[in-house]
Amino acid sequence: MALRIYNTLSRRKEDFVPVKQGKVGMYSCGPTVYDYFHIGNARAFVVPDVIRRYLQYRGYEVTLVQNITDIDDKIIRRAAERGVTTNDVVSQYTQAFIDDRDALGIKAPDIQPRATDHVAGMIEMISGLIDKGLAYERNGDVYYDVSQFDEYGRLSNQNIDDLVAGARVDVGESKDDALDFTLWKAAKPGEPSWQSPWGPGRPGWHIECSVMSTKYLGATFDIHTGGVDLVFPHHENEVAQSHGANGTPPVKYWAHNGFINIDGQRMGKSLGNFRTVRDILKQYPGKVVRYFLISNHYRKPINFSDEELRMCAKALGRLEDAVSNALFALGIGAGAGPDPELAVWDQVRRLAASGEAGRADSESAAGRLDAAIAAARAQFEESMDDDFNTAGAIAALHELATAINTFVNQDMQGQREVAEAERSAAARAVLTMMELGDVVGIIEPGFMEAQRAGGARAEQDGEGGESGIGTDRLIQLLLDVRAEVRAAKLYQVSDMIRDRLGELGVVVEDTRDGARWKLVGK
RNA sequence: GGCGACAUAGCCAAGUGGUAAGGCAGCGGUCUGCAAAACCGCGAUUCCCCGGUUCAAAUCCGGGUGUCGCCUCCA
Repeated sequence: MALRIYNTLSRRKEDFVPVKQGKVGMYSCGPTVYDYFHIGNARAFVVPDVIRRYLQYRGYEVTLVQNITDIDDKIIRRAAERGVTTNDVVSQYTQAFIDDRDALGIKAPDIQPRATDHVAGMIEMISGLIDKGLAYERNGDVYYDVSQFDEYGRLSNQNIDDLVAGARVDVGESKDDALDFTLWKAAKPGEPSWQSPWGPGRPGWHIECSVMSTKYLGATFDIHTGGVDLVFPHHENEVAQSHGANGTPPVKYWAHNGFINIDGQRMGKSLGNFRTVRDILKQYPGKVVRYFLISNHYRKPINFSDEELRMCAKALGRLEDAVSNALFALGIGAGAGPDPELAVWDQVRRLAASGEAGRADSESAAGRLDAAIAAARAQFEESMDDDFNTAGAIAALHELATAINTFVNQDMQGQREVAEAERSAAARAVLTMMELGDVVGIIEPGFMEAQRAGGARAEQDGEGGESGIGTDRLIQLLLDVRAEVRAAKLYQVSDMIRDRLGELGVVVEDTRDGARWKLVGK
């Protein structure tokens, strides 16, 4: 089945056919770096990340460009409030953006251009628009002449007359028409400015995206993402500029994500009801926040609440537990397993490859698990093919988790001998969970890499930590002692060990094959 | 005023013509010394309301109600 994308331009789902076969050019509207970004902004950054990952999974070579807007009214205002330079503001929040982005598991774009590095290109494009008679200069400002572009309003599905009725003209502007928008602003005293044919000034809001997308992706590229609120005027104007300058429609598919509401109201900086990602990350790991963001379809509004995040944390934990349950049953972990020298995932991969999916007869446990794996993958792909339906894709992962847990419980745990075919199938199930979980970015290989036979571990203690002994080994020692006292039915002692470890964040779970542990908390 | 989105169990949520995925919470059961984890079972005769089309509609059409958004800086 073909991949389908909802296109704002046509207001319907369309089959995805890239401009160049096998390649995809994407442009994502990035941050204006004047503050920490909030959970609503985060959605606009996670959505293109998921689209990109899925397109790559589908075999496309993707180039993702995301701008950083580092010159704008809000930045200038923020710098003035604080008595610092705009550069100070920009560098502080650019770094904050990168940190928070990383915490959410959003991969860096291939190209992350900054507006101020492209002023020359903007001046060039504006000059070109003036030369073509599509733009005009007034007192050092330059405006785009909307009346010259007969498709204006198409993206936002507005007709010109209605737009005119709602348009506002700021004091001091001298536009010929209320709809005309600014390409270049004459500098006011004390503002950062660049020299231009129209005098010192700075670029308007929209022009940077036209210039940078054209430069890095060409006159026509495949997918442009952003929040729904950018449809008008930002993207409408972007289309007008780019089309005017390049003579061709700039974007094939426009994908706009819905808002995040809080208490049923739109979350917005101007309303003051926003929650920054930085703040939320103090309570929940980034992967939980990410799970929350993709638990609904990207075009639908989501309501933000702590209850919702708690539910997501539980649900995600279930997926992760299925993986660690299986690894425990397989006896695979760093420094453990049949070949302790191999890293965890190499062991899993080797084991998975040792059998052949589909070979086992469908009456066998291994055969049933392989069938469940195939079904989960099919459901995952079908959902993602349908306009990146991540909610359906996550449901597929949960079905896979159930299959893994059932298999581990019934067919592996407590069995004297587990056939190689079954071990191999379990390894394939784990690898599939990891692979698909990584496509939507909620199960991080780096995190799961830390899984080991005894449970999950913190990253730091690999070879013994400061004491030179190793937390893992100490925990294992305690668990060995506990196994002895349990065998002697000294349950007060064994429970104390479990409770005290629990206070340290080490959760101990007894199974038929012995105790396993994992770290909880962050 | 113009444009648009959404309305599915206690909560979150998928599902665009064929008889309601998945998660969280709850209840019952299995397993366990206990706990945890896990699995199984139970839960919407029904998808905001009213009409209509159809052998068949949560899904299509008409009307209504409610919530939210864009039209102005805003993901």
